[in-house]
Amino acid sequence: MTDTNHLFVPIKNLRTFDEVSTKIKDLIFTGVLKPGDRLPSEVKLAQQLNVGRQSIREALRLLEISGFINIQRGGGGGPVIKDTIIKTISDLFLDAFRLKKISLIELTTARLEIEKIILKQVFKNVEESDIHALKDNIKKARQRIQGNEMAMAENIQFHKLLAKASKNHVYFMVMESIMAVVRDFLSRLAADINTSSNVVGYHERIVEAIIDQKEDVALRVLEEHLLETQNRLQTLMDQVNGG
Amino acid sequence: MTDTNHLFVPIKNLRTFDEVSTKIKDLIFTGVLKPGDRLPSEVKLAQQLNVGRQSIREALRLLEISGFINIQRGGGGGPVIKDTIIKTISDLFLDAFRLKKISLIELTTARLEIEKIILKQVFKNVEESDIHALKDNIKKARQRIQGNEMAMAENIQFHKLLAKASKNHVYFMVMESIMAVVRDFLSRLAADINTSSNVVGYHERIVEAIIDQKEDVALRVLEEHLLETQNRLQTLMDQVNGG
DNA sequence: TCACATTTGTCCGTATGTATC
DNA sequence: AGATACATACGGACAAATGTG
Repeated sequence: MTDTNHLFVPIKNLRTFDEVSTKIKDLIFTGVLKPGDRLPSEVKLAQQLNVGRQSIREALRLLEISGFINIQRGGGGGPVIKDTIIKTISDLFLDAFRLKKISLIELTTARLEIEKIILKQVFKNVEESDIHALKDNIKKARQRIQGNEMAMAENIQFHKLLAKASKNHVYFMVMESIMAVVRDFLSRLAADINTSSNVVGYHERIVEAIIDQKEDVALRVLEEHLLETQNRLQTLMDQVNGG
Repeated sequence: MTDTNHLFVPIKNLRTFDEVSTKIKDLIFTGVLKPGDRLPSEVKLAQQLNVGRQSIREALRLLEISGFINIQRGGGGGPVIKDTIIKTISDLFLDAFRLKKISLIELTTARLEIEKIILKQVFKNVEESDIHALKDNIKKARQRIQGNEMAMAENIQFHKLLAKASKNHVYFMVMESIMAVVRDFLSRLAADINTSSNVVGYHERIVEAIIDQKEDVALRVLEEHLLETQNRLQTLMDQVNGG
């Protein structure tokens, strides 16, 4: 007798909300639904797909967490297609760091090597608008410091702008993820503004080297800057763990 | 009159399931809950936290999607802490690629540069067990090909093993994400086994170079290998888009 | 300013599917 | 095979938030 068991695998093992979320995801992947488009309300979706409202809610929750939609409460609200998937990835990366799947030394050494690659790419692909954005970033950072405020946000943004200027989204995503961890570190430990001033100086020298097309100078300054940052973060971490 | 509006931001804007999931996440971050630990059932959680089952369900859904827990149905089942966050990140990375936030050329050029860094790190940190794992991988791939099967899984695994041998989890996560896209490509397009045989040859030469401590040779072979892979993927993609 | 409609958020009761013992 | 324990799913109801007229 021939074994025909394998022909009769279960047809439906998927949960209802999985089917619903997959259906909506496919509509997004195929371009039928685009960022800004509105989905029907939960009640209408439930009626149209002939499932309970609870299944719709869990499907929407999945899409919300995965960065495919935003949900607004109240009249005129509802689920809206909005692509925040890169932010979702960087959030998860931060979670991975918190779970100690990644150590600080791993993060900073990888960052140094990856950012050197990015900088090399920047020298190949940089445009006038990128230079302008970098200069503007430095200007804003200086203004904050002169007003005795912290320039943490601007200083983190500088490295994202560099990654953007490389014109490669992969580098941008990786840097976005790494800087999410750095931001978390600095904001929890309330770094003082004195060091920030120093940081802006490094940034300025890097931009000048890009303008002057001096790749070796830019790489050297970047390495110096990141090694100092690494030391500073390590000190902060030791203080936390030691106290 | 002084503006004191900013002093009175809403205290509670969080949704109940957000509070619940954050609470459980914190227990995981602080190490109170570890992989393998079981959470109470939905009903018990609802009773203990004094909220409805729906809120518990959506909180558990959030944790499941984010890679913090697995949920087993049936008696003796329930939510179990299980760290699958790296897989979650690589899944999202694949989604980002599908959303065309990343082009194939961006992916493959970034992969080449990052994998060169990884290979350099491997030369610094490689251990006997890594060599053994790489050799074993090649052996299994050859066996599959001799049996006229595809060695796709093994060939993808090879690059993950390389990243692992770099002893840096950041590189491992990035490579895991990139290879998720490559795997998706190849499995959808059913690459033939002839090319796979060629791939194993490249892998073998890389491992030999690692053993012989010839970094420049390893880097050259890797570059050749990845450029060929890039061309092959590009051809496959053009066929899909053109047909 | 205020009432109203819309939509998400939450809870409860109940029934069903599923896995374990 | 039957009992048990659990997630899954449905429907109804009300609360809370939010934009509109």
